[in-house]
Amino acid sequence: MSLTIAETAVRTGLTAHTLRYYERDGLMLTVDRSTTGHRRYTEGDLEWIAMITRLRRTGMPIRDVRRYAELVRSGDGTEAERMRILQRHREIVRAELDETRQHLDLIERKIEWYAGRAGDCG
Amino acid sequence: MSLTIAETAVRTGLTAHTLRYYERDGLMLTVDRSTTGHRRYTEGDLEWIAMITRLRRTGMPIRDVRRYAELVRSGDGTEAERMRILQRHREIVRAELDETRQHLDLIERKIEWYAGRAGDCG
DNA sequence: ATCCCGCTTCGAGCGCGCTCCAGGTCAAGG
DNA sequence: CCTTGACCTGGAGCGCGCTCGAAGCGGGAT
Repeated sequence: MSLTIAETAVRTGLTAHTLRYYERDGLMLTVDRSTTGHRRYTEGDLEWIAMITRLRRTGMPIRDVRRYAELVRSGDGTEAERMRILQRHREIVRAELDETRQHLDLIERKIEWYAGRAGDCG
Repeated sequence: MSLTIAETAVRTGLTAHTLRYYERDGLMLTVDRSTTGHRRYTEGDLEWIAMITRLRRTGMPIRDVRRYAELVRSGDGTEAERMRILQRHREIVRAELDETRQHLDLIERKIEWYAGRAGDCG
């Protein structure tokens, strides 16, 4: 069972353009082709796309996702470095979350300040 | 007491280039000038820069920060819309935090998976 | 007096991550 | 046979947010 690029776009929330771009840029593992050269995405491809989408949505740059993909394509013996990439990324994301939470606190305080002024006599 | 653009860059963590760019793009309130045309930043300017930096670091686009700045410059009568902008932004940031946390959970699960494999006999 | 330094403006350039267009192939349906 | 439509490739274009370069000015130190 395999999917066309259009079906995969719907399933993943990416566009067909982006799927081709990711492949060109080395972010994908091997994508099968039909006899006529059309891309055929497997269930495994969908899982991989979900993974790199998680990395992207948490702010990992394309070049780092590419590096991770290269290691996965290289197969056995690269697990340690793959894990290090994810661990480093995890620390960055955690720090970002903390920072964002702090900024959000102050923004919320500003909203409360406006809410307080709205009740003023003026 | 006022600061030069270089001193303000150090205090805010932005570059002088970025401070000029923000002013050009309408993100600043009124910035004073010396008799020779050099920018002079006040304590109030620093607070404002801290505020817009919070908005930027939590992902608010430049154009929305500009809109917010325009309202602040317009003064009285714009508080309700300013608050609405911040409230809308707050919801976006909260949603983003949630999403990021979920992605992070799955990335951490992947790290654990690698950690488990590292202990394998292979 | 001359040098340097930090500031000024204007406008161009850049890195990122897509996004889209032109021109072509192939398969199915009328 | 001809059209339609989904796909293909290569390459150009774009929006965002800076970032930088060129050319010029004014003030303080040597």
